[in-house]
Amino acid sequence: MAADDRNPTIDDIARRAGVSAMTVSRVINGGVRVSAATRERVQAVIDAAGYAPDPAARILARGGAGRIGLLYANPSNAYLAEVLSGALAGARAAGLLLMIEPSQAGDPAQEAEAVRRLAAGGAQGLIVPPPLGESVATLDAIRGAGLKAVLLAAPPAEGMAGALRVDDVSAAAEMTQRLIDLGHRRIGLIEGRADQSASADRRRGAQAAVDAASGVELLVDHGDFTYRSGFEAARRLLAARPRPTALFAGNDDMAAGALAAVHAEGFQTPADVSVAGFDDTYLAASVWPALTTIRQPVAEMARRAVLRLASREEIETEFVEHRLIERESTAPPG
Amino acid sequence: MAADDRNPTIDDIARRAGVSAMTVSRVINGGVRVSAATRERVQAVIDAAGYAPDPAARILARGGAGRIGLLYANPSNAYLAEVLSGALAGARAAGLLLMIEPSQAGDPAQEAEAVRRLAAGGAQGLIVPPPLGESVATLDAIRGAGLKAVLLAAPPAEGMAGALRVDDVSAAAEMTQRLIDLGHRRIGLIEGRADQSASADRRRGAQAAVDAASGVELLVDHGDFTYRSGFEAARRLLAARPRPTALFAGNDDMAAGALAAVHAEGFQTPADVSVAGFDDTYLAASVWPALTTIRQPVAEMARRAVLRLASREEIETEFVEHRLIERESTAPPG
DNA sequence: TGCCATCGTGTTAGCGCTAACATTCCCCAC
DNA sequence: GTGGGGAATGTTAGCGCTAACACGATGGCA
Repeated sequence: MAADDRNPTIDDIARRAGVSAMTVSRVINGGVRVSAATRERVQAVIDAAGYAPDPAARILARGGAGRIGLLYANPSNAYLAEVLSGALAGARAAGLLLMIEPSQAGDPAQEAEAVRRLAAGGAQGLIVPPPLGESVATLDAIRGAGLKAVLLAAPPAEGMAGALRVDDVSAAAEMTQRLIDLGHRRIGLIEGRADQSASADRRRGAQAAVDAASGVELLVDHGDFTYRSGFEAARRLLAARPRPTALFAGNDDMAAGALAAVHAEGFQTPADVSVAGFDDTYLAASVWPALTTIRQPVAEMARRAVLRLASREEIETEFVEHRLIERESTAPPG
Repeated sequence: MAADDRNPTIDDIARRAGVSAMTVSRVINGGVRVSAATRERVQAVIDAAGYAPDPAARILARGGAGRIGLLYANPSNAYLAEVLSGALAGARAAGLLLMIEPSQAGDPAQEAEAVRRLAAGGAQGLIVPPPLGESVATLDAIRGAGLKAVLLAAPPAEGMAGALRVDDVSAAAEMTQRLIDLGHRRIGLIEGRADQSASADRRRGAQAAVDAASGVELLVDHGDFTYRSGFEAARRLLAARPRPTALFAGNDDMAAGALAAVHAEGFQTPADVSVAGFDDTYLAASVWPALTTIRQPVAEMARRAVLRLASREEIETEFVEHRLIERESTAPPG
């Protein structure tokens, strides 16, 4: 049951397959210039031995190439776990070493330092999750270090290797449309921070859906993506007369806060007021009633970002598919 | 501003300092058997060049030793970011390579697979954050693979290299005592899942504090560490007559749920009902009113776990210091 | 005074892998 | 046939670092 004394090396595989180590290496790395027969034989031995090449040795042999850095800020970010597993999966698939570095969104010096450390560690490419992708300090540091970076859930930026994001406008439109379809005619929107472009995009999407329907009104209030700001914005929106029957928040934290406000005002969700969020973070599913929200395939985005960096192809923004997750917090108006 | 074409290597440093690479290596690794004069000279060059040894090369040279694995489960776990940054800090300090592997708490086969992958990757030691440290599947897999592991926030287990945790009993007692000091005489406790030993420990601590005071009563209800279970348990507790004036939940998720329940019942926090949590996760600070809670130095625990693994010393349980964080959710009874 | 322990330092080899070049072999055009 | 060209495979060297040993210089003790 226990692992062998030592994990097999490429030489072990080569010996068992009756080829040279180089041929094994070629099979591992895509099998160019290897006959089909040899490739299959070697692959069979690899599978049988459960062999996996040592990333450290590969990196070294490639002259240090093959390291990609993952910045992470805002430990609050429920994205982290997903970004991490996606990035790890991508790194494993591409045979890259993932270097993880804590950053500190909001502190320019720290942000630059995090990028610098990654550069010093030999990273060639960076994955930049929100909110760092919209931070001037981080972007400047990346350009200064001459690194390639793929931004997650951010608009494209000068000098970056690309951005991967959902189409916030249509996702917000879709959610709003769903509320309209349920029969809601007065919808309160809790917008997020102005310094993140997703906020305005989501508002635009919601507005578009409302404009396309007739007899539907959108009430807009503002938050800053925190629970508390959602709580307060929801309170203000619920004071409007006639009262909105649905609240759509720019993220799940604010939606959770809105949920609390609805309860605090003596209403029930979803019987009296429906609440919808955005992001499908952990919070969305753990709160009660669980939130109807928009799911971004964060892990998949991170995985693709790594692969993109590995293949060195540059892209403009690429949109990835979102999905509307319907849970218990939305229903037709009472 | 940009990094040099290539990061400096140990040979560059050796040349500039006029010594051999080996001497530089010795300076980096603790400076045994190096004269003070040489050490200082080399160190100066290292600092000037901003040199950092390449972890991949070190690992390779050490014959593969120096890898430690970090398991993580339950992406919901707000610990993750903290565990991660602590573990990274420790790994950097000790010159180790941190291998991160997603696990899947609750699925024995997946849990075992995660451990196996780490073993296959050459990990010698493992960091096991909650709730994996109390999972039979994970612990068995670790023993089966012959790995050393340090458990975080878990009781010590047979065959493990040690456990690092706060003293749940006294932390819970301290929080309870604080509520008593504020003047509360009926306190509702929302206990966590029975399969995690911390639940019982926290209850024992709370009970001890109540028993030591006179005229104080503890009402106990149960949850499973989720927001919703906290919400429901709080509802039940608030229905008791006379009504408890303070609720103490076994973790922050349940405390956040309790907060919502208090609002839903038409009470104010902390004016009518105080609420306290445990763990000081992101949620605790973002909810409103912000939760009084117990902070575990999670990052520090992870850092120490890595160092412990590096030094190969085995320990029994070691308790780390907790801290009571007083925020807005507690006050004297109205 | 000589011998060995000890200290500070250098030398050699090799970790597991891959780039770059070398070799072998086969097939086809002439 | 025979030489040239390519495809499949092997050989060599080296990535950056450290274990293990080698070596000269001290110094303490008989």
